[in-house]
Amino acid sequence: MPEVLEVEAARAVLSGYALDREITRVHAPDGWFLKRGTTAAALRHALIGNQFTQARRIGKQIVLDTSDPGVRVGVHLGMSGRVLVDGEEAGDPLLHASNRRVTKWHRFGVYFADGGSFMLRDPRRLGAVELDPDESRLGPDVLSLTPGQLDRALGSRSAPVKAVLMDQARIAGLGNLLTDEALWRASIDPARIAATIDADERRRLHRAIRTTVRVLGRRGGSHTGDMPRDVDMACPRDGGALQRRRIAGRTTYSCSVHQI
DNA sequence: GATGACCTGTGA
DNA sequence: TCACAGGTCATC
Repeated sequence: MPEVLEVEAARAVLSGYALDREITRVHAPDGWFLKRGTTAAALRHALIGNQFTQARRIGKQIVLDTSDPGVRVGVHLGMSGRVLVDGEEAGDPLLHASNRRVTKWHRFGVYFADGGSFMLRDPRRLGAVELDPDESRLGPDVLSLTPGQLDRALGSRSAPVKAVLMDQARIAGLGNLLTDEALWRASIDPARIAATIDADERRRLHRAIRTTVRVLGRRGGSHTGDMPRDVDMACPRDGGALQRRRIAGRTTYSCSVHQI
């Protein structure tokens, strides 16, 4: 499950139920799913006999610390990943991904000495697991984004504001749906060049991002926004036509009237 | 920075 | 059969 809200829900489940339990077995049947040189053997060596001690998150990247100070595990959910602990899954079902319980979609996981388990289920295999992930390549987390951080992220870049907001090295956590919703709430056209967003609009955008993650987080996920992702619907704010474009490589919805 | 690639499932 | 999907990466 992709955007920061779903990843945070997964992190919370790991934090609540997967810590301080001795790991006895590692399930890593898919070598392709392991990234940056990580192997199943290395994971077994690093994890068996240890415990997860903390479940952290930077943007969409989950980092599991372990009882071995030198061992961290990076977990990414990709487009369709979900976390299951003791067979239970967190958060709302994914809209555009299968939520069937299919064991062969378990791309990674561990079994605990008490008989329970943590599994990462990912039908599309676009998620990833790696040892000792590089956390420095991610920008400030969107859930605690300050006005100054947003201002520095936008800078004087000549890219569309949507592309900048989704660049994980600049701000970590915003994905396609949250970005569209925040820009809709801020009345800013996603195609606007970042450098042209003035100070007033930056303040508005910062507020909109904060409101978007708070409200949609409370509602239960990235797809609970107020802007319909449907060109046959009218903008709920002003009745204007919603348009669908491709910006920053992603399907983008916006209101043709009030997003300028 | 836009594009295609990665991979697999779903629904029209 | 096709288009589409909440992400990321390499490559012009």
